[in-house]
Amino acid sequence: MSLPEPLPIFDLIPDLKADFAAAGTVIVEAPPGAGKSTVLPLELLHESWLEGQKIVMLQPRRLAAKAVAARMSEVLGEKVGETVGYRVRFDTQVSSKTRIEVVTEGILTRILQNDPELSGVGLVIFDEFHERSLQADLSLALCREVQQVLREDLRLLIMSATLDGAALSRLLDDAPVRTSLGRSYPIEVRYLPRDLEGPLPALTAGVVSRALEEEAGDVLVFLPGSWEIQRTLALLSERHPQISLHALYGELPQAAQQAALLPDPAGRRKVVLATTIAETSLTIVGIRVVIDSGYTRIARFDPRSGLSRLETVRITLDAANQRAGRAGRLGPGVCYRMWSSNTQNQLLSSRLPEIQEADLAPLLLDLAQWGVKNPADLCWLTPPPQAALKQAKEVLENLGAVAEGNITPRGKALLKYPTHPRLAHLLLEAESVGLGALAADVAALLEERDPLTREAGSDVFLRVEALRHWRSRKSGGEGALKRIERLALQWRRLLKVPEENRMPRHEQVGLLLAWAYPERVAKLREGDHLRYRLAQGKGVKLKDHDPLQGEPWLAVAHLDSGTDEGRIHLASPLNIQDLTADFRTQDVLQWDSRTGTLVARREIRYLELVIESTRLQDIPEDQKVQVLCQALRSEGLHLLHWTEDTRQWQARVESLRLWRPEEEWPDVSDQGLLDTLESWLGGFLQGVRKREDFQKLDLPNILLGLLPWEKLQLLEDFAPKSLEVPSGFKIKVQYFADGSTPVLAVKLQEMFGLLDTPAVNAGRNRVLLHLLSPARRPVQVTQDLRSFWQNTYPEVRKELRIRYPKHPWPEDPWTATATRSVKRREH
DNA sequence: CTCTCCCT
Repeated sequence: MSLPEPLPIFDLIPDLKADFAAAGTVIVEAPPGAGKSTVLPLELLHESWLEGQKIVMLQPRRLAAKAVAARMSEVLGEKVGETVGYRVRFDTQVSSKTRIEVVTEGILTRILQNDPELSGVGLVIFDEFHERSLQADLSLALCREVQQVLREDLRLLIMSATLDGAALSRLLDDAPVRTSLGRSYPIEVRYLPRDLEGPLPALTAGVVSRALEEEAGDVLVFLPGSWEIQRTLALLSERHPQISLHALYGELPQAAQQAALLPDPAGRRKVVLATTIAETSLTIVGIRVVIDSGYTRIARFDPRSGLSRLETVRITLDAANQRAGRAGRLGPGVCYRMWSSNTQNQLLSSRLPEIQEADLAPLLLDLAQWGVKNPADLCWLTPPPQAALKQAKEVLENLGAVAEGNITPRGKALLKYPTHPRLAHLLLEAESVGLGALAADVAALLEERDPLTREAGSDVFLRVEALRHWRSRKSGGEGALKRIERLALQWRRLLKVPEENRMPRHEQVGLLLAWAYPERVAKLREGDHLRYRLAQGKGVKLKDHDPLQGEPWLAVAHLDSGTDEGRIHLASPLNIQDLTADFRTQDVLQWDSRTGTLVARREIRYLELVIESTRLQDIPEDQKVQVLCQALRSEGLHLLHWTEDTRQWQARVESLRLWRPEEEWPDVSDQGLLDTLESWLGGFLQGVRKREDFQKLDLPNILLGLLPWEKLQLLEDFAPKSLEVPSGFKIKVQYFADGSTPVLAVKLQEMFGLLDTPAVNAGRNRVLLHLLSPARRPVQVTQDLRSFWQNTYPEVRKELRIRYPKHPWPEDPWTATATRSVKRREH
């Protein structure tokens, strides 16, 4: 089907050619369908600056790479592999005549690593750059460096569908931007009057029914994942038995996916419920109506745990437009958006670049090989985040792939295996002990989509079994196992080992997994059969009824981190003794707060997991003080033997510290004491083994050590324990640690004859008098004794002399003799 | 309600 009018992309070709005559980097913005991927490489092929050099064009997907190469070859009237060829994993079609190579993103990184000068390449084209894949960002950063340092003549063309070319240009030294208009049919977008609430499947089924009534043609529905798709499908099949209903997502068998892509053979109307797979990767024939739920699932990498988690989130504007565009391939279309125009205004413009939320271990190894010690030295569009780089560095150091930022020989060896460094490590380790064939199968299984359903449980051994059965039967087919075998074959070739179909020992699989994911070795929790603890510390759980339940040790490969507790997806039983070489022995001195004792243990650990623990008789003295002080801090100072007297001593010193700041009294508040335990208490802890031993310490004497000798006398002078009153008795003063006014509680009659309120702190702080009745009931609280005698005493006297007639209640308290006793008998 | 998608 040829189109009557010329593709609009042709209009910008003269400008583009002029740009490239002068500049090294150009940006082209053109929406999908503009034809840029096919047209531009062919147009630029004969520019003089290319001088017979090659064009390398990047495509994010294998299928697209092959299709683009095929279309260009068709235009030239050639076969693929002549002027235009492609390189993708497992498949290369190029010849000595080839001038345009369409490659997938990982391939370019490999080309650059092998030949940083990119000899023979004059132009690198980045197609679909708006997708901002990790590999594309890395390749661009590397190409920019090549351009600056080694190859000033290297030209870069960045093609993007979204309209943020201006921002891109600023980051690329004001590279020229050329914009082309799209050429697609108009699409009528319909928003909901308001946002709906409730489960997505029911809402979606409602909108599908409405669309089937209002519009003609086949319908494509975007939902976040397989669960929503299956539920919606169930609802729709009841309501619309006459409609041809299809699910479309990556885990579905190939045949089911194929059926969803083609028109219904019986000519019925078709409704396809799809994930993001239908956004860019697969094109469905005959769609006129798109229904967009507005949600998608994304994997978020958590650098703290090194794990990722799936989250259901609102889609971004560019994805919404991409989805809507799927209705306009054949003619004018309709798109129902399951959100309001108000929400539309709040959508983010595009997803975060992958580099901001991905596992960066592979990237960091590539950079180390490139010779970059500090990733910040490269010129990034979006720099890789620090936290993820730190986690990646740890992973690579544990694998022995980098040391102090430099790639090691081991790291270089890992790069020979085009896969995640963890899996490359698995392959190499296994090969060295003669398990190469098994490693090839396991690494392939871990990299590809799971060939078994969830009902099978999570044991990787079952997958190895399935793969080996399938292979020994020499079955054909297009299924998941075939894809896995293609990968396993690549590993066997690299390792130079023959295929093997005997069943391995169960724990051999576990051991291989532990090599790839050492920090995910997991130990069964006591008294549980589903819950485990990972060697890195986190809790994880098997699915109910998983055949692996109750296994004492697991090597976990795939899991999601969840919010509190992770879920295990792929694992295998492990014989923990196989990891003996990685065990560490450590003596642990600990305060057991349950029994209140100091315990010394010798522990054998694998990372955070305790393999074996034995009690030690001898307690190492050097760490003991620290552990005991820590115990006091967590349990509190009350473990020590406090008496009323020691508490008062503390209050007296504290009062002076607050009243006399110029004298620098030590901080003996509870907090102050806790902060300095080691220095004042440390020397007295030799004999302490259990909680009761703290009580036996001579606290008053130990505390005295806190005061320098010259303060000892000052304490007695300024904050005396007691004060003498007119009766001749010494009465205890009550001090307070917060420095508030000390209290003197004394019988009223003992104070006869005294005019002024007694004071402490060299007369500066008057005490608060609690004047008591003969029965020690408080009669008056005052800091002004003179005023009491004058104003209050006459009233008080009237009442008290009736109640306590045997006691003296003189009219004139000033001249009366102070006493504790009853009236003297009158002669 | 246990898992979107892609790549060496």
